[in-house]
Amino acid sequence: MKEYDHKKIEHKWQLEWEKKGIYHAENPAKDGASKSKKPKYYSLIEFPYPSGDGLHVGHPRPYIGMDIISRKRRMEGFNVLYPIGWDAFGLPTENFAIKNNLDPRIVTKRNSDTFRRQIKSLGVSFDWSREINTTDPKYYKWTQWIFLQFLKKGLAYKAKMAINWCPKDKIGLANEEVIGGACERCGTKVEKREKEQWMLAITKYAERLDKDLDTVDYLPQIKLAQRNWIGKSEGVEISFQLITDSFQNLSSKLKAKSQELEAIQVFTTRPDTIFGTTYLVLAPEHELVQKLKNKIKNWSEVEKYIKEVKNKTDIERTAEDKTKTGVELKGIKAINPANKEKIPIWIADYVLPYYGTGAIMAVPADDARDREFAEKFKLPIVENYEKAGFEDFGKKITTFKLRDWIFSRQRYWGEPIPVINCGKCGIVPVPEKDLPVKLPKVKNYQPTDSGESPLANIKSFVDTRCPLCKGKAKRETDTMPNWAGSSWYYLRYTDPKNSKEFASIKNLKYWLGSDPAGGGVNWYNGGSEHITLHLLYSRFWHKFLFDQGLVPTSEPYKKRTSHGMILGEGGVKMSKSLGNVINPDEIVKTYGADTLRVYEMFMGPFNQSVAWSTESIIGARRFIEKVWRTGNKVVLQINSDKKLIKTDKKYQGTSVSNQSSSVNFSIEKLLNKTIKKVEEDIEEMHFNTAISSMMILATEMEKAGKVDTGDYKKFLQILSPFAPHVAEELWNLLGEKKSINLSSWPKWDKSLIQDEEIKIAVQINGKVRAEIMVKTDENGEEIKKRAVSTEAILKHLAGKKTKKVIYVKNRLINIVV
RNA sequence: GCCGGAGUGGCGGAAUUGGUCUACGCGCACGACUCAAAAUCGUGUGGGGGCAACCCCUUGGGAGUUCAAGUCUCCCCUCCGGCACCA
Repeated sequence: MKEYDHKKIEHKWQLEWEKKGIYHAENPAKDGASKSKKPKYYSLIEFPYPSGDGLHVGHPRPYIGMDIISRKRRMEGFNVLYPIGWDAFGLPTENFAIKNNLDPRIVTKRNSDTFRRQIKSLGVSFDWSREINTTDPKYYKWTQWIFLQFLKKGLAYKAKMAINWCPKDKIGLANEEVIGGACERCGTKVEKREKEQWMLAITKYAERLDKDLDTVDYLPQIKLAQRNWIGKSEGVEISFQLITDSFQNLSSKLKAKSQELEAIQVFTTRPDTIFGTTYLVLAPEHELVQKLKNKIKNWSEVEKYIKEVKNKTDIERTAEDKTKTGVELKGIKAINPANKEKIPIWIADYVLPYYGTGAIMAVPADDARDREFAEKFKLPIVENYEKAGFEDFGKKITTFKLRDWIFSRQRYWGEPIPVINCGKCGIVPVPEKDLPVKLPKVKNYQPTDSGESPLANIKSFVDTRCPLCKGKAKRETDTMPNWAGSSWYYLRYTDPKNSKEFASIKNLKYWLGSDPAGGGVNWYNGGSEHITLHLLYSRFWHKFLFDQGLVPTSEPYKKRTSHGMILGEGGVKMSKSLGNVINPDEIVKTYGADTLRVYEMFMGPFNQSVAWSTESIIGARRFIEKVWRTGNKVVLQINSDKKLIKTDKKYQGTSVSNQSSSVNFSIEKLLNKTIKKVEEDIEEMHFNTAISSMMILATEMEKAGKVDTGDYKKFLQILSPFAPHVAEELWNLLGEKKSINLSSWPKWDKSLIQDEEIKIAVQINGKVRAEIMVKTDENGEEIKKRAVSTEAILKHLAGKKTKKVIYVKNRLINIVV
């Protein structure tokens, strides 16, 4: 028997598959696939960020999972699109480039080359002919183009926003680069700084992003996460009239309009509690605070507080266990519209500026935070008050927690925002014919000390002509966030080489479907850490493109699932700093890709995080070797059967198979059950239990001595999505000429999966006391009678009165005494 | 803090969704094969008690519903993910 040598098998088949292009999705335009009978199937994974550390064993988990589904779909007769690319813009590459004074293009190329080699060594059935890279100007041309469509429709705009600023390094920092309020590089305390930023008006789509979740097949917790993130709430906006303190004691007739100040709009989901409102709280950033500067008597105190708050994060501000802080705005009061009482106005950081109207009515009797605040600052608390009607004092509105998307980065390694600032004409989009606005090569990738992108230092880039008036103008130097390229990449895969459009509508209609309400990528799997931001951003872009008639469906993804992370040994996160990162190269070398694939799918439930264990890999390897041994036996059998036929024609196909027919019958039954189980488990992503059932089958087949060739082949077929190399090799050794990938998924026989006899438990008061065999179609009353007269049961029943007997079909009998 | 997920043997996990807890795998122990080892195969393996038949206990902790709870309800503890400029 040949030794199982993964090194010989795996590389050979990977080359063969690539040569034959069997994983290439048929292109509807060129290959006429839209006319062919094959239905399409689009399965998608989140394309990786090619980091400098290379692949670690966590990366392939989703690729293998979706690979299993894609391979099964091909065997089921679908034209499958299973693509991959690189989401390559971003901070780590840029920081690496700064540190080592390297061009990020070179870093990106190097990293993605490594990733590609590593992923290919795992035998994942990606269609590499459609590989994309977000940093490729041919790709980001269209990212920029889409941005211009947002701009055209008024959904991209500029606004002053706070950024993290390190006063020592004089650069803007990402949230991630701020560790405990200090700069990650130098440890200096980080400040907030106001800067003009490009924004995308995702809030305009909030309603639809929420509502259309009803139309898609996402896991329930994913839908919930999206809903919570959007944070739809229905409430009432109530107007509180402001007055200055000095008029407090004047008679009502003197309250002329001139004495009244502006009104504060307050959003509340509990307008019925308005009679319990004893003060108002504004976010310190509320615009009215600055407007009322002259009327506020304790301005210096107020100003000091605003400054303090500026550098706190939202989490710090809203944590409920945190001591409440705040300052009263002295000199002004508000009038409670319900009872006309004058109530004080405070600013406090537990009110956030962008949620609701940035102002709340405080009801200390009913709200824990308000109560804590009132108790601390000795504000009145009205315990029993009259409840108002829902809309008695304001108008009903719907608000969302969702905020508009800050789209600018003052960084080099991102897509340049394609606009030109002209002194005369204002903001002018770069004409489409001039796209892409390419990133120029620079000497220094360090952000400028003015808080602008490194691009601002490049005169040849910045200085340009206005496309409208042809006068001198300056290019925008901000770049886009990493999320931009990943918001539409799945569209590009349908038509990756198109130079005229981001993708042709024909290809989009083929791969996403032409039904606006029910189409999209068939199945998208990704990390649970992406179920709010990335998923929401790409839904937003997709809906916008749908409104422009540029994509055929209103949702990008029909179905979305999540996988869990692979943690290091002992359940801690794998990280470079902990030194517990496992490189798949080592595993592939020692055990083979098939073993790694089986192990990763077997180690735990796909949707949960699970700890790596190098010690346990051997189990997957042993399973594959067992399959290999049985396979080789089947090959030998075929050869000896052939000889037998040759030497003596009288014995054609008789004695050998008759001897073991009863064994083969039970194997056949088990096989059929296993096909059903594997088929169903794959659809639920229960890869671990699918493998466990195949392990049982493999063990039984080996024990059986002789296995029917047809049965064994079916087993190879259901194994092939998990361990494609060894399955293909054995398939080939068994004389099959066509790839196992192109064979049809085996059918299981209903009549072969039912047992006539089954063991059920007999319980007394819920405790198992005996087991009896019953026929599956046996009458319930008969079984009960038999159970009660079983010896072991009689012993327990002695001297007790039976109250009732419960029979659960094919499960158990419970005798209540 | 808020939102989501999870907690079952020495370890990873399984359990037809309320119906025989611990399938499958790792590890460990013993046995077969071998001069020996490895590999492989076989047997055993939640805890406690008993010579044994067998009996108690056990799914993070506590209460409850039910003939029956890992699964449902309430309270509490621990770990993981997200919290808007990491990807």
